[in-house]
Amino acid sequence: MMVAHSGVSLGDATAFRKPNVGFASSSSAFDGSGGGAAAKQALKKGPWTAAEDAILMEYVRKNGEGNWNAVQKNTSLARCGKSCRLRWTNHLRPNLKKGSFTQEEESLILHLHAQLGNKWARMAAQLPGRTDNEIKNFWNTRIKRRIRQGLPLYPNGITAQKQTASSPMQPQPQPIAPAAIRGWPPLPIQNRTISTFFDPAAALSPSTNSLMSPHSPTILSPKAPVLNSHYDLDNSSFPGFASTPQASPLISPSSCSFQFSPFNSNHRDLTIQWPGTVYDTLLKPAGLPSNHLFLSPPGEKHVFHDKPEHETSPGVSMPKRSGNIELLVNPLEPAEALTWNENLQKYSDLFNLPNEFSLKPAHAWDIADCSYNSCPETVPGMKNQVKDVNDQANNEISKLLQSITTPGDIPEGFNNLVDSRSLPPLDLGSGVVVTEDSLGLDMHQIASIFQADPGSSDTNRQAASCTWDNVPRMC
DNA sequence: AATATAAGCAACCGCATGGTG
DNA sequence: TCACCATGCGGTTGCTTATAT
Repeated sequence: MMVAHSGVSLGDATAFRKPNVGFASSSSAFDGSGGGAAAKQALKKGPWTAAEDAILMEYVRKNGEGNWNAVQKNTSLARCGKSCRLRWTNHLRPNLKKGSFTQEEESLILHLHAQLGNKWARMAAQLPGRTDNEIKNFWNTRIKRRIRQGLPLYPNGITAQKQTASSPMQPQPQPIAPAAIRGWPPLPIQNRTISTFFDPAAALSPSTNSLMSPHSPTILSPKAPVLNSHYDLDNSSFPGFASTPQASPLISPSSCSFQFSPFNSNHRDLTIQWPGTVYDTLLKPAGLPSNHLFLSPPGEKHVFHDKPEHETSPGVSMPKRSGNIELLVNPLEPAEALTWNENLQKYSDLFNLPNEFSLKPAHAWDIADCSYNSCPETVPGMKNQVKDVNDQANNEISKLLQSITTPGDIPEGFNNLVDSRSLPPLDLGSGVVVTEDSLGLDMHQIASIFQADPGSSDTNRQAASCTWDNVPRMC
């Protein structure tokens, strides 16, 4: 039994809670009030005080995130950069969601873990406002409890899809059965973005089989459901975003987020995430220097981050951005050893884009200061802004599809874009089998478009199911 | 009331990765 | 090519709090 009592108010963040709070490399004392150069030599460890938090927040407010080692150099904070980054990421970021996990979040974690294993950061990416540490702690305590209770790690209905040898906590597949978590849409992650809140039940219902873009009938059947997820911003179950997919006559993004910096009104981001579908593929030039690809609408001022000169195409200015439409492309492939100019030429030609469209790489976004989710009240009218941009995105994607060559004319070399790696079967987790009929995809057509191996396609057809073993051949 | 145990959480550490000169 | 640095990730530790005995 080891309980240490510091004798100070435990609920007060300003109090030192650990009796062994010390320094990384010094025997000198730290008075907690900052200090001169001598104090900077000794890095403090242990719980953070409110004063330290304030210093760090002030630093980030002035200098932004990153360059964490500079915090100790430029402030009175006696913390290593690593510690600063951790503190900011896990506790001080403005868009953090505090409190217990909701039932939906817990279900999501279960599904994500079944698919990803102990990939806490990747899981956190699917849970807005949650940190990898939080998820990890949740999982570890849950594991302990279930082990002690002699229960399987996953509830019935969730099957582990990915096993890695590195983790001792990797679960064994459990029998599939109806599950309590059934109500929550499982995520077909599969290493690609498909839809963050993709509801298979809704997607498979006839009511969602609305018309797709009239410009893409040869690419996708009108029944393809994934692309119909449209979020009703007016009926959102959590601030700013809706969780209710609605049928949309246009192709809609699966999620839309608006980020801004509470510290800098000129610093804002808009990210629209599209379903991981053929569209992503058409827009995904493997080998771009970034996983992101911009679709710049005609006449819109291009405002980007500064790029290294070698990644900037001739004649394309890269001033500071002020907001743009970003298509989040599947982060599947690392950049190939091609220059940006080469890629630009390659893919502009490939997609036969009209002049008013230009493809540009997005530099890694450097801010995630605050999401609309967590502070909608701070920016009046933002909800409408998001909706406007959402609508605008619909229009733009339609235009883009118009501009892209028809599938039959996909030029040679497009196959280079096809990700042929094998992905595990699409497991919707609730007993829903995604057949090609229910998806409304004409696999033969798609296979012919992308010259997928007909043999493997037939193999899956015999199983009467559409799995991501063959879908990746098209996307 | 005192003690033991479990649960939850924050923070640290080592390592891997990517960028840069 | 290499070294250095910054950053990010996953595992682990150890503290506080809650609950049971």
